[in-house]
Amino acid sequence: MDQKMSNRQDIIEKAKERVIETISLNMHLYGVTPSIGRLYGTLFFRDTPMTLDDMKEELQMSKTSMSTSVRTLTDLNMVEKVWIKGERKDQYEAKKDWYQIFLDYFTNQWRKVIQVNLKAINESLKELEDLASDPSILTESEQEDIEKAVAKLMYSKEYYAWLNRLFDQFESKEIFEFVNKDPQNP
Amino acid sequence: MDQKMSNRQDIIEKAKERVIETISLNMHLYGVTPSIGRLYGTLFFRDTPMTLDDMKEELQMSKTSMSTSVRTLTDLNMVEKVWIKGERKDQYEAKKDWYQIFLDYFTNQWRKVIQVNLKAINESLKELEDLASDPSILTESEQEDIEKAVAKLMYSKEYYAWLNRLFDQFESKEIFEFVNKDPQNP
DNA sequence: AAGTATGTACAGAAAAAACTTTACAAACAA
DNA sequence: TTGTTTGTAAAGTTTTTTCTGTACATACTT
Repeated sequence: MDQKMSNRQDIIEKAKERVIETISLNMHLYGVTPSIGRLYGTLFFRDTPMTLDDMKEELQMSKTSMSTSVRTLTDLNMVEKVWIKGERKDQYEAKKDWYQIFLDYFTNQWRKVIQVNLKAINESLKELEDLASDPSILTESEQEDIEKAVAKLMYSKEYYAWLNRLFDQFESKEIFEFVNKDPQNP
Repeated sequence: MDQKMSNRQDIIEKAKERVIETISLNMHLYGVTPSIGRLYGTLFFRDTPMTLDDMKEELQMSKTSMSTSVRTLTDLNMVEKVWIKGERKDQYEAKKDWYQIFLDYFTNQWRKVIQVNLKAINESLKELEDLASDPSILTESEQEDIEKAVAKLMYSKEYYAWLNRLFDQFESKEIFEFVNKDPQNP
């Protein structure tokens, strides 16, 4: 292999690697480790799908790790299995619509949490309101305590309702009317 | 202390604790541990500020942990130190504007990452474009490889520019015109 | 000034997470 | 059927994170 060709390939490789590495380090925003981030970055720059053995080779990690990492990325809708005629091994490639990944991830994460939190809030609200329904049995400080707690819970409910509306906009893509993908074409 | 009063206090306490616990478990969305989440939840339901010793007592943890947890929450703009006349110990209370906390957190987190990623992308783009500026020295497959990488980097740039615009809307509060806090008063 | 209270840095222990090796089940090949 | 290949579960190891106890600097009190 001639020297200059090797240099050029190296430059191209380095340019990709730099970006892969920053992706790797910043994927904690999606709740994954740098290793998993690096795998996504590697797949992102590939033009053809990879098998678990390709990944193992490329990232110098165990096949088991590749298997679990790919599953994580698949669950996050960042990677998908593709079927290739005549290929026995499973093949994976990166999903490349970053807007979609961003919106999906936040919507999914938050919807789950909002639901769980609202459930707890509503249970507690009910208990407190039941207790407050007969004020005569309560001391003054108890009444005050309940009122304050109820006020906080109501506030939380409003907040979660707002979040739900925000994620509705994310899910329906209407967010792109508010913040356009192409700033020149609003 | 009479039995019924104890029951009523218990019910109130339980109602708060349930919500504190769900907050604790879901604060991973803000990148903090359940312990730190529990501290925030505890502070949220307090009507008066707490000292490190109060927290240590309440959560049965070391004072050192309380100190570092409070610092973390302060950095996240979720807690603030308040000055109380004649009090020697530092006092802390929860910030209670959850909309603000949400917007601040995501804006800060993402701005940092966007900046770092864009820097890497631009460096790599420059290297690749320099290399591509003299196509005569490149093999066909190298040219193609560079083109594909450049296209991906350009795409990323557009995406990060969009994110920046989205967070501009967050920062300027214009997001509340798009998704109103009070759905009845749009 | 000496003594005490307060908050945090630092080192170490405990707990949790990430990763690897081994083992095995399911699918395919001969 | 028997032998391979492929993917993943389970157990074990390594690394990282979280939490605690000690030590100490700073600031307050008398």
